[in-house]
Amino acid sequence: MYSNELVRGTLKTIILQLLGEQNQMYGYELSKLVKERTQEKIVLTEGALYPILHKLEKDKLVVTNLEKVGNRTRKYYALTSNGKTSAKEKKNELLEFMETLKMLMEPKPIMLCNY
Amino acid sequence: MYSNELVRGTLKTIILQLLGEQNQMYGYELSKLVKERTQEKIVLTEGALYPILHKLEKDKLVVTNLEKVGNRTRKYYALTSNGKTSAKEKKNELLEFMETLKMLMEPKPIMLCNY
DNA sequence: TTTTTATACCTAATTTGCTTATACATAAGA
DNA sequence: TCTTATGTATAAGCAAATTAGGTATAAAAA
Repeated sequence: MYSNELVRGTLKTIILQLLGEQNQMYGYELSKLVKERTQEKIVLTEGALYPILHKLEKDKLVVTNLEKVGNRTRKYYALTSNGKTSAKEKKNELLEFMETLKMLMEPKPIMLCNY
Repeated sequence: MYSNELVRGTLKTIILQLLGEQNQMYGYELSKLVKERTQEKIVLTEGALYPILHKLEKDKLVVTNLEKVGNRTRKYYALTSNGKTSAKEKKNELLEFMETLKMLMEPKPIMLCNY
């Protein structure tokens, strides 16, 4: 389990990215998927998850539809057109940020053995 | 410039790592180095920098010594033994976290073309 | 059959790590 | 002379998370 400070700030990007992979997903499914793929090294708690999803909906980056499974209701989330754009932008920003961090922490000389 | 949420949580690790590279550094020097190495894509503002440095000192991960340059005083920070250990741990955590993020966002199948 | 675990959603109070803004002071350059 | 660079410091405020609680159904274990 990574420290909270580290994970904080990446959750919205993660959610947008995962929603971009599938047609639609529901909250519980998202949290399970993150847990599984990261071997519980990243955990999307409900307290973080649902407020983010609601914010995304409010910002029109996702749309929802309710589906009944037996007697329980699932709330599926799907990216809008804006959401897809935002997902790509956020992902790129994160990947670039990681590159920048590596550059900062492990600076390599530009020229190697140039003599 | 990356969004604040993204940078948040990585600053302490960055500072510890940079202090590990040199014998000692002072605050202003740290902020300049980060700006320069990242082409201003990551900026260590004073409001973030100094509280972190003070916390590190309080936690005995760094020790300070004042040096006079002309009429101005520089406060140099150097890692303690614990600080060196912590720096390595934090760096590893960050690197692992980045790997986990990539795995999460771009999951590759384990076996490729195995037929 | 009762209890626990898994599924499924939600929110309020609090914490935290930053930003923003401000302060003080010296040195150098325009 | 005014601005920019150097150098340290802190206080108020914010936003994204944590922590901790709530509601409810379904399945599995005791």
